Amino acid sequence: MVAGPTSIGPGKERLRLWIRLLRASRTIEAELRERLKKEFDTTLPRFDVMAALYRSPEGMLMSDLSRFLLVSNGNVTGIVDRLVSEGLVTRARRNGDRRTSMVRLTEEGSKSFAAIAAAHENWVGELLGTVSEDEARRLTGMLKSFRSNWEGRE
Amino acid sequence: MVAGPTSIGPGKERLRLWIRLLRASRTIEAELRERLKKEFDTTLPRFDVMAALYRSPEGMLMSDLSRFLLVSNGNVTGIVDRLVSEGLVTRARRNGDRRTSMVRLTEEGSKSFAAIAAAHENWVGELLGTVSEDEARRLTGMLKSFRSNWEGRE
DNA sequence: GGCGATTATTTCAAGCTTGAAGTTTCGTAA
DNA sequence: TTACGAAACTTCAAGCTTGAAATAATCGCC
Repeated sequence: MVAGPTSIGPGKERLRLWIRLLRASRTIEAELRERLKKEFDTTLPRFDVMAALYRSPEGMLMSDLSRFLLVSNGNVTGIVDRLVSEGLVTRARRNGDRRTSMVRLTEEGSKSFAAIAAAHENWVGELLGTVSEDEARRLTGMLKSFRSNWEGRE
Repeated sequence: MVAGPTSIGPGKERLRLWIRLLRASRTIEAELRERLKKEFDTTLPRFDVMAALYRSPEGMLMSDLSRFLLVSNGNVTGIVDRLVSEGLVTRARRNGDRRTSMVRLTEEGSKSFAAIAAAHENWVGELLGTVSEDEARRLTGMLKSFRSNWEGRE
C-alpha cells in the first residue's frame, strides 16, 4: 500500500491521501520500533499492550485488549505470553467466569512502562516536530471525524 | 502504538495526532487486507510489490523495491519468491551486473494487477468517503510537508 | 437439571517483517 | 592481476499477524 496512484479518476485525491497516510505512519512506526528495540529491548506490540494495561489498573480481559488494540485474539495471546514470561504482566483466573482471565501489569511492568512511555512521548514529539501543535490539533480533528464512521464497526 | 496518551505535556497534541494517524491507517489497512484476501486471494505486500512494478515496465532491482516500499531487503526476497511461483513476476539475471536481477511483472501479472488496482481504488474512495476531495487535498498537503523531512533519510 | 448455542480463549499454519550473518559479484588500487 | 572492501542479494531465527479450528466454560431455554 505504498505505491503511487496507478490511474487518475474521481477518487484520486483520496487515494493520494491514503498513500501519504500510510507512508507517514510506516515511517514513524519504523523509527519508533527501532528505538524501542535499541533503547529498551522491547517491541511495539509489547509496548501497545502495556500502554493499554497502564490505563486500566483494574486489569483487562484478553478480548478487551484485542478490541482496544485492533488486533486478533490469537495475536494478543502470544504477546501476553511473552510479557508474562518476562514478569511484566500477570494473568489472573477469575472466580466469576472461568473462561476469562484478568491481565494486569506487575509492579515491575508498571515501572518499566512509565520509563518507556516518557521516552516514547518525546520521540513522537521529535518525529512530528515539523507539525505545529495547532496543526496537529486540526489534523487530529479531521482524522477523528473520519474515524467516527468506523469506530466500533462490525 | 494504539493506546491513548498516558500523560499530558508539551507534546500532547502531537501524541494524539500520532495515535489517530495510526488507528486510521490500521483500520483502513485491515479492511483492504481483508478485501484483497476475499476478492482476489492475495495480500497487501504482494499488491504493493505489483503496484511498484506496474509503474516501472522496464523492471526494478530488488533493492529498488526495498527502498521504494520501505521494507527490508530480506522481506522483498520472500514476497517476490511467492509472486514468481505464482507466475505473476519474473526475475531476470542481468548480463551487466550478475549480482542483481531485474524484477518485472509478467503479462498475467500485469493484467491481474490492473483488475485489482481498479477495485482497490474504489475501496479507498469508499473507505475515505467521509473525507471530501478538498479536505483530502489539505490533509495530503500537511502530511507531505511532514514527510519531506524524512524522505530518503538515513 | 440438561443441552444446544454462545462466548472467551488458545492453538495452529501460513505469511509478513526485521536485523544479522552469509554468499556472490563487482570495482579498484597496489 | 590479485586482493580487498563494498554492493546486491539470500538465508535464517525470532517475533508479529491473521483467520480458522479446537477447547472450555457459561447462558438460556425446556
